[in-house]
Amino acid sequence: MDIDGARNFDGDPDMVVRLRAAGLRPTRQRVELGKLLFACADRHLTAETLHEEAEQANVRVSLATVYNTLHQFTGAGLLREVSVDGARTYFDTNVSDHHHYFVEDENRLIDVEGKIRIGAIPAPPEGMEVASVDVVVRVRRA
Amino acid sequence: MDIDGARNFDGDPDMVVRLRAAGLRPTRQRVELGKLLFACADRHLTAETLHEEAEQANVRVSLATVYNTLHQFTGAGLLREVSVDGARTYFDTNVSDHHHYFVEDENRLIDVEGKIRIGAIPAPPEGMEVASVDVVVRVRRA
DNA sequence: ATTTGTGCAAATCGTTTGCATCTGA
DNA sequence: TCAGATGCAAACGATTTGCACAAAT
Repeated sequence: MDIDGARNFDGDPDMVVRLRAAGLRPTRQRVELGKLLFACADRHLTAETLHEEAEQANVRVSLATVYNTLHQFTGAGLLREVSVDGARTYFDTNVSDHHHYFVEDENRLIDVEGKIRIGAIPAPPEGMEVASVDVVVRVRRA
Repeated sequence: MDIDGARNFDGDPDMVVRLRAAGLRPTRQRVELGKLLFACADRHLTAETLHEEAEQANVRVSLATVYNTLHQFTGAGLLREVSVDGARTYFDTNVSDHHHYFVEDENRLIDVEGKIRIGAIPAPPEGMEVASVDVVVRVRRA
């Protein structure tokens, strides 16, 4: 059954397995988008970007589904959401704990390789606990 | 002339001076918005918020003008723009170098009092220079 | 008199939603 | 079968823009 399941449609068996493991039904569009997303590592893309990429790869998906998928993947821990820009939302295929350069004027994100050491965080307001610490290094053309 | 200038309309002379110093023409709406903005220190507000505040203070300004003013103030170094949320844009009346707590589920910003020590930043990509480093500590109700 | 700012309404942009239809288990 | 997913188009919220009018120098 497992094997048949993975063969029900022409999807990449690896991606099918990966989605199942994440608790997501391996639908055609999720598998296709997953393949595009994780083809190379450490990508930063917006819904718009991924949608265009899908078109060029002849994968028919509506923009709404791209949004849904991106959020589902994020919920499943396959992606990380990054907001630096106010306007658009970026999704990072690198889920590990790391920080970003944001290239102003280009609206482009780049992973910071290596750790940034962060000193003690002053105690958060009463009754609050730290969920995460995001560091964005804004860079510009020198 | 300077004094007359500051008396041309019923605006707060201090704010008039402050705007002039920043290279901005002290129009009625800029003076009024400036007074609201800087009435108390270290505020974080959105265009919408400030617009409502203006209404309640019986200051007639259009939302478009609020946006314009916020951006002009930011350009003049009177405000700082903070994006953490993806949706809205916050303006911080505290222009000094500091970081923020972002209260998830409440969409509220709080200044981090005191410094956060940040270790060396790995060299940015070729031909790029660091413009600023933003740290956002996401907190949630414990 | 000239330049600059303002208000309004319409336009834009990214994102979400409602709902009928389709698909995977 | 049938919960869950998809597509489309309309709805949305935040922000911007175009342009006629008003105000500051």
